[in-house]
Amino acid sequence: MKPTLQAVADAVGVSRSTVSNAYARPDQLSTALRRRILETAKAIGYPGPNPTARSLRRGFVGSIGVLFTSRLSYAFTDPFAVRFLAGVSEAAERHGVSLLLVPIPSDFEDARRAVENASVDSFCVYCVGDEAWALDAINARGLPFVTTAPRDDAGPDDRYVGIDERAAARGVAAHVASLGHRRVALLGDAVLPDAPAGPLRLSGVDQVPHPTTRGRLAGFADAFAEVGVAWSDLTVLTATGNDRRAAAAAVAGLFDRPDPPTAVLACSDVLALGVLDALGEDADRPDVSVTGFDDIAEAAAVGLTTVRQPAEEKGRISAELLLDPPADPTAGHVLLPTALVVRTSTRPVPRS
Amino acid sequence: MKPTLQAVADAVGVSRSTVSNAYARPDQLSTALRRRILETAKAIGYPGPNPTARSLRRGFVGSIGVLFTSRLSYAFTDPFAVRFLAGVSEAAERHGVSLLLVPIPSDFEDARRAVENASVDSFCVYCVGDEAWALDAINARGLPFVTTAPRDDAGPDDRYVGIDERAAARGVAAHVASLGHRRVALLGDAVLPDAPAGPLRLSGVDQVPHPTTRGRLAGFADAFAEVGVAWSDLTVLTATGNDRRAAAAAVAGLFDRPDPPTAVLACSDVLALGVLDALGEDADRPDVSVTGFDDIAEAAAVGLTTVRQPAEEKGRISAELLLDPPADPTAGHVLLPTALVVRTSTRPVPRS
DNA sequence: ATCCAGTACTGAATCGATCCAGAAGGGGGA
DNA sequence: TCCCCCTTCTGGATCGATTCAGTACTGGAT
Repeated sequence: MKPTLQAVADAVGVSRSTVSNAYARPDQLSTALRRRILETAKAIGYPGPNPTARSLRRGFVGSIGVLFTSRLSYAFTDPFAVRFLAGVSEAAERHGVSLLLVPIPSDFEDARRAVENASVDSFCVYCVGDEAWALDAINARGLPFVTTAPRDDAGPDDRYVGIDERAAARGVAAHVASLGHRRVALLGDAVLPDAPAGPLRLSGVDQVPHPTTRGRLAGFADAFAEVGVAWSDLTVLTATGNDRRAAAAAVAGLFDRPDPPTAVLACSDVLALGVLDALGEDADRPDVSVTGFDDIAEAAAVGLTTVRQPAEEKGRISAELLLDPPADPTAGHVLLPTALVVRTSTRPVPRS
Repeated sequence: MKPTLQAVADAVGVSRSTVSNAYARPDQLSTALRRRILETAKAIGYPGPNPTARSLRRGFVGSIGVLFTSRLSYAFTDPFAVRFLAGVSEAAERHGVSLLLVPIPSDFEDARRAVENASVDSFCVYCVGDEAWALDAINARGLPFVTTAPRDDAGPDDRYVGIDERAAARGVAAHVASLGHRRVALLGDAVLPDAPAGPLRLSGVDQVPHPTTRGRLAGFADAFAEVGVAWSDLTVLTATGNDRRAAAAAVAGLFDRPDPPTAVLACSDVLALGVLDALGEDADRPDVSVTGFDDIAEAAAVGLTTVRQPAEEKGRISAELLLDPPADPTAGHVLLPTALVVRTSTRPVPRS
């Protein structure tokens, strides 16, 4: 059995409180006694105050929970998520706080329990798909949290760090439209949650449940509406995952149809890269323009036109909002700037 | 004030224990009562058992600490580290355990304290440079841990997941030697901890403190010794960080010297990429072969010859060793296979 | 009617610290 | 000399649950 604080106190012949003070409040006792306590502690192998007991008594833990509403191991394969994490950890580092990465089990009850059992002071929720259940659980615990996706049911005091999804998407789309593209396809992950990969029949963008995807699609549509292309003339494709393979699967056969799209606008760079993969494998290589979203490192390497959003910054500010909350509670709503990055993956419509 | 377990007990009119059982041991009470308790709990807004209190009483936390012996935010910029983390999180996911990422402050005392204060059941130590102080702190707490780098003071029961650094390094070096290279430079990060970037005077590989770097350099040297190139004929370079810029700085001016090396063998892909950066900027572009180590995604993209080691696997097995310890304590020493991956960055010596 | 084995629930002890009101002792000022 | 203050240290209450030995009750077998 590891010695406890009490054991040290007994060994030195002082009270428990004094030993505690030796660790946490050096000014509360003479330096001589403090040294003696620390030495004895080392001598009998006392590992220092038990972190759990300390947290219980103090009422806070010193760590912020990071929640990916998808498989945790997946998060590390998503370049944007990784950069976001880098930002979060930078802030955590500065504040001397740890990050608890909580894996979400697929079973709903277990998932809720995972959130309830996390020893943290607050939550940073990185949204992929539906996260309402998680926010409920967090709210039930009364913990502060910040989200990175717009929410339909957000209150004015909710903390949120994001971008103007719609305006940003409209930006790239306008660029594509200006190149003359009129037959275009829009590609998102889980546009309709349980739909199979491929084209979708959507009466409007309102049907899309996930706010991020909805915002981007709406932005795309805005730009094309302005040049006279109606929503019903747009091809909306869904992928069954935010990864290259899923994207390639989603556009399979798309260019074999009559009047194929001359451009594909994807809701993320990863999806766009998947589209390029699919095009690359195609022997005939139709000249299709492709755009992404996020501006991950690989986008630059392959010349992908995309929307840049400050990933690390997003993480950093999210964490900062939790660690150092603004006095004004309504200031917890942060919109970050975005920029259109034009590269070689978008070209004027080929005339044929 | 949030209601406690006691509050629920009072509200329902049962004992604290029974409420506790309602959550943790459903078989200990009638389903009717259990439902009544759970409903009342929800009604009065009880957030469920406090995780910290539970951990204290139960004696374990349900999370494993992940320690990068460098800046945490840096870890997310290192592709190999990220893949390692993906592996760790995969195992954590399977076992329903969380990951606590602990940032290490630069101040030594603070750093030790960070390890002492982490609420975890075990530690996964990803080694970069010196980690002895961290292992000391972990040992003092009596927590199990696993390292990913060979240690000089490792005991037989210590858990370790790694590769045969020396043999693997020898492999690439032999390949380079077989292409005819005899004037070569070896590049590592912090070969001598406080040395400035650039060439080093080392009487032997024993002077290198960090075991991983030492192993790889030794392996490089082995291969060249076999073709008659002595240690003293090798140029050893140190970088002041494991990143591209640091590597570029380390080789600055290297090729302007008389009899410049015809090949650079780096201790990591990131460093090798930095060397390629430096060569790319050089207008004269001397024909220099470059090798890396790790086989990160980008290595394939630029055609870097390297040593592949299973990154995710390393993380996965490390975590598994902690979460599901082998019955035989000496089985905690795992060596993973590596493979030489020959690409275009290594070419025969240009004859001039 | 008696005994026994479950089942359902209770109470006190416990996990390992922190906090706070207060006691003891020493020194300085009036 | 007396009083007050300051420094140093103590004891008990407390954080919020879990655990386990033990009590009360129920129903079936003898």
